[in-house]
Amino acid sequence: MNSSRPVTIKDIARRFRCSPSTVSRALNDHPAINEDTRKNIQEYAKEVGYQRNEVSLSLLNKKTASLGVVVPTISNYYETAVIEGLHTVLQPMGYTLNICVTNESYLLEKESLSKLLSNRTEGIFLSVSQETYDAGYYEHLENVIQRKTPLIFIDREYEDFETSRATVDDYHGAFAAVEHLISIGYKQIAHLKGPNGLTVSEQRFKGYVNCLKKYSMPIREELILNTNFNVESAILPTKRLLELASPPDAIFGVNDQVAIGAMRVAKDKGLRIPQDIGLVGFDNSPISAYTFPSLTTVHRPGRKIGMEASRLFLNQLNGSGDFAPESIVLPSELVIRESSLRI
Amino acid sequence: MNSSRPVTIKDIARRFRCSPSTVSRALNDHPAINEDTRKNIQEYAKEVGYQRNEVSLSLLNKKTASLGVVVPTISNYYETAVIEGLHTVLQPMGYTLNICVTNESYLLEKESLSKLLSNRTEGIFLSVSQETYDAGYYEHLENVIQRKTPLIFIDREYEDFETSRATVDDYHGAFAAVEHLISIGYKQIAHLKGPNGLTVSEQRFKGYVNCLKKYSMPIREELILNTNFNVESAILPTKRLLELASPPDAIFGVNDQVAIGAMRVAKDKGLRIPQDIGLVGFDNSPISAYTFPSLTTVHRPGRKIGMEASRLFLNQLNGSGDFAPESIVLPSELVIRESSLRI
DNA sequence: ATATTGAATGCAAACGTTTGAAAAAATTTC
DNA sequence: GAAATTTTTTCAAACGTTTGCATTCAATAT
Repeated sequence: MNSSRPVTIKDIARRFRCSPSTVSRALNDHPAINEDTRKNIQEYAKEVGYQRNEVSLSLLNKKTASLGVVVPTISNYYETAVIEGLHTVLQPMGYTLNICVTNESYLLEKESLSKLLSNRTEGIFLSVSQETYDAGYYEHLENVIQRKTPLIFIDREYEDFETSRATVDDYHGAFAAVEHLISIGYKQIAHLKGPNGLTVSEQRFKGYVNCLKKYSMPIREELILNTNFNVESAILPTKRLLELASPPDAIFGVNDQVAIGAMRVAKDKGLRIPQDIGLVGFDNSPISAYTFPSLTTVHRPGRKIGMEASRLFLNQLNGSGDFAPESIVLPSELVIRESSLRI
Repeated sequence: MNSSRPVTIKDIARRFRCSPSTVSRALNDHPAINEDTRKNIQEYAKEVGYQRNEVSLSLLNKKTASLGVVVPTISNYYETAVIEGLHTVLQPMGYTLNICVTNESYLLEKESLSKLLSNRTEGIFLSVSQETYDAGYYEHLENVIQRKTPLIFIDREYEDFETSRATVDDYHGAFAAVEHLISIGYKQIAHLKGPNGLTVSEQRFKGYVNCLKKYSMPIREELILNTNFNVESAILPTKRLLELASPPDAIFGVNDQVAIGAMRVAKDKGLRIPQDIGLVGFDNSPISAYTFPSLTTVHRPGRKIGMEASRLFLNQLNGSGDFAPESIVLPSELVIRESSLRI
């Protein structure tokens, strides 16, 4: 029945009446092996479809060549871009990526990390879940660090952890976005904020607030509403904004999805963009260039983040004992399009 | 230096001057272990952060609890939805997903599969790359099948392989989309086709053609242009369509991205949607509901596909020897929105 | 006092591979 | 033809865990 049991080195050894060591060496082109033996064994191995059992090698060498990627979600453009970046650098090096999705849950994050450690993953890229962040949990991370498994934070980070991290400069991106709106002449700028507590949300929020302050513009509480990063979550808040007695003349969305939701609501109300209301998003997702009007946004280099994070990991891995964590902050860049270009 | 070597059962055994077997049994709550010994060992294990080495267990039990997911890309909404579906079912069962991205390359696909087999992955979900499909390669798959590693095709499939598969009924979805356009009264329906050779492209194309035939409408070659699934790739073809002497009055895009690209071009030309030109996409991606006008599209149940594929895998795994491959075809569903509702 | 039972623990093999050291076989040298 | 050398092969241990069977030791029954 189980005729499909993978062929092992022992099987081949039996076939050639030699020892497993010989087979192993033959397959690995060890010089001390007779040319004929080598050729015969290699031919036979190919014929029967022998494939090295990497599990046993992992055990022997304590190297698994697998890395963990723990993220809250994979359904946004940005996250997948990051994963692609990781992939681009690490797949060619022979690493396998184990993707774990936490759905913003602390428990899942904890379990994922524990599983990865048990599987002797050689490094972990982590974007902490919202729940973890809100509650300020960190014990599950201590575990990883104690093991000296390289841990790289992506985007969402803990300030006080001795680990490397790769983040985008959300603050200045947001600042630039709002400054741009002001320079165009918009006076009442609303912000559709991300979920409270997340670095990403808070940094962009801070950029928004500080920019308004810099230009001595009032910060109106009622112009700041929460969203959940996705399109739908922008609909109601935007409606509320536009129904205000003194509605905003521009909206800065925490990301493109939210800005696109706002765009839709504004258009439904018959407002012209950018004449009646200006719009700016964040992410520079592919779609943002093709909405009508096209969306002014802040480019967020997801692929690059993934590639930089890979670099940080490799540095830590090859670092000689006295490892010093690095922080990479990639600049974000304002991309001006039609949705804010009131003339 | 390597004070971080993970604690093993042997370490604990040494500490308690007992045998590894005792420790193993104590940790696994084996009944034949003295209550005190058990408690002491468990406490100590927790204290020093012992974590079972799953690699050694994998070797011993020939079970790795890891699955391969091989896909051409992860930067589309649909693909990530599928992965989420797989995750939803399989993560709770203790499986780890190894995601491999092939970038539509045969070589990468082949290497990925080989790697997964070497790692003794217990099952593989595969959406074959375009290159593989075009060239009709299949030897790399024979290998998987010979190993009796469950192989589940997702969407892109080989007709003549004895494996389970989960696909969406692209043909009828496309048919319904075009039929809808016809019923509204559109006469010259163009199609922005996907890359040649891919099942997905061809099925939708066939739906388009056959529907036109059914209603005795002419099939105009010049109204069928290729795209690459992404927004940008729709821009030029759409321009060409709209510059024709007798331009189309509706466009059926192979997916939402392409339809949104077309929408943009049409609007730039000052055309009103749906009055001057009707638009239909495919996928029902989240954004499609919030474009302006909102996009009529065909819902493609990615999450469900992932979940069904998981089920197929589990069936095959638990199947008693005489395994019969299953084909699941999920219906796609027309979602009528503004972009086609000319009155 | 001896046999019997029961509880608790240890032994050894197994999973598949690699590798330093030892052994065996083949070849060369004198 | 024996010694020396070189080439080729085997041995045994290791990686960390589990598990059937054997062993030990103490308590109980005869």
